[in-house]
Amino acid sequence: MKTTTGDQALIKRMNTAIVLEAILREAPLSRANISELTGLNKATVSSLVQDLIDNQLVRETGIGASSGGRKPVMLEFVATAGYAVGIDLGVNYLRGVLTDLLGTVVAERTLPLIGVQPEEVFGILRPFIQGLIDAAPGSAFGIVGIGVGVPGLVDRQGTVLYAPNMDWRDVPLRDALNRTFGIPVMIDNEANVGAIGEMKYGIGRGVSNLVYVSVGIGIGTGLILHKELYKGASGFSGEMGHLSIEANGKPCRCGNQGCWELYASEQALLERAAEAGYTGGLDELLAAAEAGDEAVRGMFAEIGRALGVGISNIVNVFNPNAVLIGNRMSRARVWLEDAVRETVERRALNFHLRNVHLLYAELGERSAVMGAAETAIAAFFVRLRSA
Amino acid sequence: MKTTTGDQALIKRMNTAIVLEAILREAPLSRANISELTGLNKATVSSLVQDLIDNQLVRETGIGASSGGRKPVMLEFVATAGYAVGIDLGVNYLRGVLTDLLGTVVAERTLPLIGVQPEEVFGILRPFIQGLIDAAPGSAFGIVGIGVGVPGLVDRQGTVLYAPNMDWRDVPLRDALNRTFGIPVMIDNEANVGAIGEMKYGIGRGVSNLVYVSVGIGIGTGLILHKELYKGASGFSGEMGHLSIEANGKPCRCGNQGCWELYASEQALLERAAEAGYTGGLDELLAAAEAGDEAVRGMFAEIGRALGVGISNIVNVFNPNAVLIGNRMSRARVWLEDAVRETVERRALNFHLRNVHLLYAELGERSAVMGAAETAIAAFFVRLRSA
DNA sequence: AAAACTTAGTTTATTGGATAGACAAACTAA
DNA sequence: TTAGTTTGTCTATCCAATAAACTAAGTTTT
Repeated sequence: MKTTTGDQALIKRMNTAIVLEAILREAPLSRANISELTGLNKATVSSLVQDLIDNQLVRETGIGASSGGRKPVMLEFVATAGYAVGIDLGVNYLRGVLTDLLGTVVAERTLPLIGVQPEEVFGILRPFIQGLIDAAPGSAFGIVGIGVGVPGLVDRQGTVLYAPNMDWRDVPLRDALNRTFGIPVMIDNEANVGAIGEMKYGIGRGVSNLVYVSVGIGIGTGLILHKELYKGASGFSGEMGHLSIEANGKPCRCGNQGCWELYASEQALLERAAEAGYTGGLDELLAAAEAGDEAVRGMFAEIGRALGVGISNIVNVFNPNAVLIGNRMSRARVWLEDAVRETVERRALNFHLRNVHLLYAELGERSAVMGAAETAIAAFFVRLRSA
Repeated sequence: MKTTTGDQALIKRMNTAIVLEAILREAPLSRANISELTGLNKATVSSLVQDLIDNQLVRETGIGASSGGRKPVMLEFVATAGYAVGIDLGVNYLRGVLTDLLGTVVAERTLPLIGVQPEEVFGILRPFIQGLIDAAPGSAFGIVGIGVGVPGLVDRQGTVLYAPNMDWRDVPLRDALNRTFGIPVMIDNEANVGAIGEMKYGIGRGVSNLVYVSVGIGIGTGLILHKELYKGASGFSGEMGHLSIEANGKPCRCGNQGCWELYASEQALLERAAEAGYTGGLDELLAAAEAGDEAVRGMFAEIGRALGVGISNIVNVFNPNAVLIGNRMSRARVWLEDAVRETVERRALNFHLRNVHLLYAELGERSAVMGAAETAIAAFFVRLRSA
């Protein structure tokens, strides 16, 4: 039996977590506020807050306004008690942030990435991370962790099993970084960390069930169910880019036919554009659409309809509160939006449409890097709780 | 803040639940066994067991075999401390069971259903349930609840929002039954309770992530994620019968095009058979296939391939441990199996295939009714825990 | 058969959080 | 000044879990 049995230490951990969460969400607030908010006894709150102060996680910020009696002592979370590194490892770029424990960005760097062999990438990634670490001010807990988002399948041990666009197989990224830096490292799929980023810091704040659709060269998806990232049996779910929307459609290199990403990704857009003689990238197409090029606008609408077909399936399957379109294609929002919405409204079940919102990433191309940092912060809090 | 704060009562509830679960799973066993199994102190176990005995949920069954010392007093759960009613409300049938708290069937009844208007159904359903209740022996807790599976969308209040094949809209089934019988009533979708039935009592025992595909007149699905039924934002998810597998396929009455159930349901099979001159039902087709009719076998294979297309999508999206084909079509297992497996193996992602099993309902047409009873039992245990 | 060992389960004293209620401190209002 | 309010701490008490001692009831060894 693996169940944790209950004892007094468990109670204290639970209540400490409750108090800390109250401070995180409502700061600045007083001990009396916490007691009222949580239902915990005033004495209990005082004792737990003192522990948190002793652990340098909380501090008194001064005297608050009286509401007819003794003035309260206000408390807040010490956001700078530690720092986290978030990395978005793209096929041809490297993006990194250093954040405090509330996710405030302290430093940010980007780099184009040329070689994609694991060794070459390691050679660039190590000093890149070290630079971010060096940018952190002194703090009680130091660098609490490194979170990395990668464009591929990642297992629970942090090994990149397969990253098709970089031609990586079985690269033990977590182990490698952990050995170098000696701090906890969390590796996850780019779409998963993107979903986390938007849920925590972006347009998806507070949403219980959301599907993040990362539309880039391919299509990846991150599933937040019951406010938690859903991972399947093997640790990687949500490969909805390879959800077939045409049973007898184009063959995909994955072995299936008619995969969604063949019709609705940036790649699909670029191929379609090339046929019409547009040889530039997404930027050129965006500029053309902006300049009034109806042919290009039509291409975006076409992609939007294809996106809508897949999103309708997602809505019917998950009945989520929100579907969030992110990554590079979110920049084309204005040219996609109508086509996506019309398609989904026509195709998805009415009952499911009632509660669903079609959203676009608020953090733009930073969804993933912010989510990566958040995974490191979240892991730190979990360690705190069990210590 | 809605969080439950920790106090000693919580601990006791948690540990009592742990002890009870140990007894449920490993009975017969001694207090010493429980202590070793759970890590709880012997004294704690003794005290909690005594409470359970006082509450008539556990009893001592006698002396066990010695392993070199004092003989242990064996304990077991009192399965007959209460009874639950499970109802499978079909479009043209009514199936009901009375089970004890371990899910052992004590009484079972079925009835063809002619009228489908809510009032007519109520008129038949009430005495049907009463008959099952009357079949229950006297017990400490009596009838602990009634669980009902219905072929339609059900909201959290137990109202049947929409049951297309019965033409029901906004029928407050839970309220109606609750008022009549004065005991807790749980209403859920037929596929959801089917999933629960197979997870608890069928082939899906102990599986963490499974997708139950109920293939009947239409296709419904029940999602078990992390050992729990997943419901979306509005309480109804998993309408995967309306997952589109042909973006430009046949129009569906749901408004979408190319819905899976248009190609892979019993309905699809019967329509296909009618074209070829077979006007009987599923039974006739099964008999024909059994007798060696190659044309009919071909039709089953065709349905099997269509099932495989949708299941491949499910596998890619959820990366489940198992996909379970249930309801009426599970009877055609032998004629479907190869086509389904080959299609899934060709179309689903390799990484996802590693851990997935393609299973067929073990309880056959009783998956739903057993799952319905289980929802009532589970709700009883939840009430126990919070009391 | 006696002695030595084992195992089961209870009793007892202790520990450690949470709590209610008393309290002191520090304020407002009149 | 006086009365009332709010904040936060202190104190005594409660209660579940626990370790350790203990009783009970067996088996194994000599």
